[in-house]
Amino acid sequence: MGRGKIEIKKIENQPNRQVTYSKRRSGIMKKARELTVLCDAEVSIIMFSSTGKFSDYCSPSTNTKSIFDRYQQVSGINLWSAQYERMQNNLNRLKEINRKLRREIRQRMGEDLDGMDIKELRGLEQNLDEALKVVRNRKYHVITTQTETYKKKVKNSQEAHRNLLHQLEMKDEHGGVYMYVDDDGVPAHPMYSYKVQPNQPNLQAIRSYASHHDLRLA
Amino acid sequence: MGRGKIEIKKIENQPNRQVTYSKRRSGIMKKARELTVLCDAEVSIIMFSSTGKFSDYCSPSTNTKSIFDRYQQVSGINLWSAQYERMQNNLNRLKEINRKLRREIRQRMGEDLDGMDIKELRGLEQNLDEALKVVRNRKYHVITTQTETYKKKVKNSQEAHRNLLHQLEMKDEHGGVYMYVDDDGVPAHPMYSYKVQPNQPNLQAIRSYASHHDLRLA
DNA sequence: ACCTATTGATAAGG
DNA sequence: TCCTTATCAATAGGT
Repeated sequence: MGRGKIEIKKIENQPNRQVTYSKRRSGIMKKARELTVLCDAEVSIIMFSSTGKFSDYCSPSTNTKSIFDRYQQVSGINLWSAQYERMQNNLNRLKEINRKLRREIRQRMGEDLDGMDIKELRGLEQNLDEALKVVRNRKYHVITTQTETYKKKVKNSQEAHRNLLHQLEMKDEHGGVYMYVDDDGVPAHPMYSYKVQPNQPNLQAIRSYASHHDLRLA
Repeated sequence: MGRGKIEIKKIENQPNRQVTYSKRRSGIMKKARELTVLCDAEVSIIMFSSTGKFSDYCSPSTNTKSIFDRYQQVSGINLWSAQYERMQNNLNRLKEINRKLRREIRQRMGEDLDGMDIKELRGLEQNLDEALKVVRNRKYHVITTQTETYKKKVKNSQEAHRNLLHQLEMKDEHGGVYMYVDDDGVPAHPMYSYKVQPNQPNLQAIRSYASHHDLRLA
């Protein structure tokens, strides 16, 4: 159709090809629109010109993804399913490992022992026994260390107190020496500054430990 | 075009619609083919009729997947990336849980205790202590049960042996009583049949327990 | 982008 | 689904 028919082969004249692409593209899009309406069909068209220009059409009743999904199902061809399947496998693998880890934790807590034979029970017993020793040692070590630290702090505190008293005596003797003092009444000079760690138990850590354990129930 | 123009609205007459779909579909496909050749373009068309019939066209120089991949890049629109992202998140979530589970197991084995404070250590110690008691009890229970079972089997064996001897005596006394005997020489009569459990340790189970523990290193 | 002669597509009917 | 054909639509080439 046009002023003379043309052979169906690549148009070598580039601007001409561009024009023809433009015209025919809109022609196809129009046809697609009409087909969609007339026949209640779902159509998806994607095209790239030789210069890389991109155009697409999709029936208003759906979207490109839906049509593509349907295409995959119907054609049976996997398109991106290679990647998808790999991820799915990975996921299942992780879930299985997770399950085993939870089971091991449960066994280490004395639950879920029904499936274990003597050999396994003996192994677990020894393992727990050794772990218990290590944990006990660690606990004593931490307690000792913390106690030492606390003792030192008390000592520092007492020393600071003595120094303070000494300063006051000096002041009384020489009749008035002014000193910078913080809001809390502690002298601001670095020599007398120290920090006392909160003595209250670390509630955040306890909560963290509890939720830690609850993982086996998740 | 045709014997009278038609309004662009859904054709209600179903067979008519089907015919029109068929004709126009082949029209579009032809146009797509021509466009591909004339303008050196890449075209992908996917369509479904109102009855669900599926057709597609793709430029011979490529394939549908390539065109859709390009479509994704150019349009920037996700397409299947929503699903992909969901899976990725799931994967990361599982990995994180896995990491925590492994850490808990390590702590229950007496490793990785540096980050734990006194309260946590005390909790872990008590938990291990209780678990150890349960496992010990379980072990003794299993040992006892197994020993009992073994005793019974030995008893059964002796009884069967006695019965066998008795039969032989009877045979000697009456001068020849024929009896069905299995390949292994045990009488086939159910009354004398019994099974002895393998006494060897369950190597498979031990290996399983070991690999079980190795999960924390995976 | 518009024009229009000409070819192409297709509605209706068999 | 295919054929026919009258009719309308698309478009090639020129402006």
